[in-house]
Amino acid sequence: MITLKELAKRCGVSTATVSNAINGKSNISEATKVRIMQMIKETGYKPNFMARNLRINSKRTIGLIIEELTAFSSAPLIEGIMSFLEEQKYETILYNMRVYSNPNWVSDESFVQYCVSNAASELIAKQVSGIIHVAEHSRKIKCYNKKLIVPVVICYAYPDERKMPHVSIDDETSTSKMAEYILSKGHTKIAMICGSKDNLHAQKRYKSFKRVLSEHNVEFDEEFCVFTNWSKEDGKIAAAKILKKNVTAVFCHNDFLAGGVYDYLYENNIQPGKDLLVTGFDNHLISSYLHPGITTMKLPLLEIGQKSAELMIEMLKSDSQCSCNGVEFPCELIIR
Amino acid sequence: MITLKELAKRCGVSTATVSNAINGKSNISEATKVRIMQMIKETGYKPNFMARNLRINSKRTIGLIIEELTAFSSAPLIEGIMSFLEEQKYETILYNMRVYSNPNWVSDESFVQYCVSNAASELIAKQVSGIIHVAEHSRKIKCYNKKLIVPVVICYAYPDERKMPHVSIDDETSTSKMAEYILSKGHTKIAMICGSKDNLHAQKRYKSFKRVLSEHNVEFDEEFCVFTNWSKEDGKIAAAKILKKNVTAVFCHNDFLAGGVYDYLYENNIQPGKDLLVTGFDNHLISSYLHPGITTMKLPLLEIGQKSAELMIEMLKSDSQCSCNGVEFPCELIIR
DNA sequence: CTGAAAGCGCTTACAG
DNA sequence: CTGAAAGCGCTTACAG
Repeated sequence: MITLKELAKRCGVSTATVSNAINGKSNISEATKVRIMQMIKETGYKPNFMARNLRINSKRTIGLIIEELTAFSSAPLIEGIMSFLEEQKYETILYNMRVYSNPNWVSDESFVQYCVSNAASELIAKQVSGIIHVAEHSRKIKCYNKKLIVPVVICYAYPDERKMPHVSIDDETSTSKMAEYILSKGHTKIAMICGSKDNLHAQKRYKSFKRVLSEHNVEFDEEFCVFTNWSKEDGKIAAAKILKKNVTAVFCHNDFLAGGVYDYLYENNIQPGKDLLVTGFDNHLISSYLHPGITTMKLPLLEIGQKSAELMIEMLKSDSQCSCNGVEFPCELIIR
Repeated sequence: MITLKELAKRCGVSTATVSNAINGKSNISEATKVRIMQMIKETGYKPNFMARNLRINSKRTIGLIIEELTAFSSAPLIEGIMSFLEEQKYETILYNMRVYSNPNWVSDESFVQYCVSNAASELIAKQVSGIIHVAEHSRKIKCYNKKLIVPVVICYAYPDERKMPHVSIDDETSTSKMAEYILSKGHTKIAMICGSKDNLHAQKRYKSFKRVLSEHNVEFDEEFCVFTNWSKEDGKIAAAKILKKNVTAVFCHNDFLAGGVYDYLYENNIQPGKDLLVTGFDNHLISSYLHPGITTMKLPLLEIGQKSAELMIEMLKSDSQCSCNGVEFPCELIIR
């Protein structure tokens, strides 16, 4: 690759002049400008981005720490972040932690700490002026306790201390909507298949659901409720446990669990939707392939990503001050 | 952020000495080394990656042009590429084209050309030593006709001219496997719902399927076959058209189409799997939520990504020479 | 074992 | 309108 210096030599001018021409500075004669542009075309010269950034001390790059790129939520979140940042003329650098390739990353908090700190170091070495941490699933992120020299926004999860900007979903409002929907269909014996007990979403959804039921004077039997994990298989096993009692509806904490319930129902010749109302959460693509259609909550992933980027820019413009500590978006009820 | 120079001053040594200490050069007294490391910890100094790369003229960065990050194939492909490159101590820069946000990008070939050329320019300005183009769906990529100054590998698609390294799937072998499977179940009236007519996969699958049938002396009636598009809705419409004729099996060119067929069957009280064998392609997650289970072909996306990265490294090591022009991986039959 | 000096590819006052 | 010179934050022969 040809350099500015070489280009200048070929044009018979100084590097300063070439630089001015390229950057559209005003005081340049048309003739030399044309000559330079001509030569750029001929040689295919491209300014060295690194050198330029080094010189002008650019502050227009944001680092993204992605816990797991292949998580279904990651791509839309990143899409939201990048589209917003692109509009604001910011660059983006991705750091892929790939936590799934370490089997026990969930349990090993110190391992996660280590990875995050590595990731942050590398991004800071690359001169990012801020970091957005894109979580694989919602939980408290404890890795940013020691102050970094750049602002951090947590996307799709919660911080350890309350003072950190983060963007996530509003489980309370969303769960309420879902509960109201189920009640509106006249159900009074309602089961719930919850995510894992240590998960924040699961906890909030559990609480909110119970609250709404009691507000409507509908009894909630703890025997109709089970905490499990998030997979289809978990849903099926849970269904076998719970659905023996004569419930008429079941609220699953995500669509995979609901898919497992469908499995169980099919095997036992119970018709979902008719004999038992099943609802899910996430509006994952798989939910639109279940028969019969399942009602679920749509995660506003794109919006969460965009908002995270927005908070980041806000902090950058105001010396790491953020107007809010956290934003939570309600989900949209998708009735099927 | 503190600089090397400032760090040196605080330690009372020259920048050269600090640099040597950081980079583990041998000829340094233990005492000064310790003092420097101590100071690095205290100040939280991080070497400026850009400056370092500029100085040593690093060649260890690969650029990824992603047509559409939210395409279901993209994340696993990227995962495969990045994990391989990471092992080889290469950095990765992502350029997200986000083609879905331009509604008519498919039809507008010149627009795609423009975007790709922009993307490549930007990556080259960032000093990548090679570019891997991650396609959103398989087709001939015509954007790399004019020689770039870095080698290019096309991932999950085909080049315009035969001379470009690319990695994709082996539609012929895969389709043959599927056809053999369907025939082994004793079917002789077999329908096929194909992807869009201008798509390479659709064309190859169509041809291969017909060939295998004729090799087994099973008649293939063109009336049982339709080219459509790739969505669930398309599958449902196609099913309505084709399945009036008394076929006993249908091969769909992807799982979404198969999902559409299921829709049609349910609505018409025909039992998939029992009254009609439906098979898909892709092993998309949605396929494992269809009832009853559907047989499909698993795309080796991770492997495709890894192989793309491998070819890239090979080219880099041998002055853009590649041992092969193209690699095609067979898919795995998933029987359900 | 340590430091002065040059240079990676750029930009930017400043002088002419 | 143009160019010489300094400098962004590093590394690397080379001299001592």
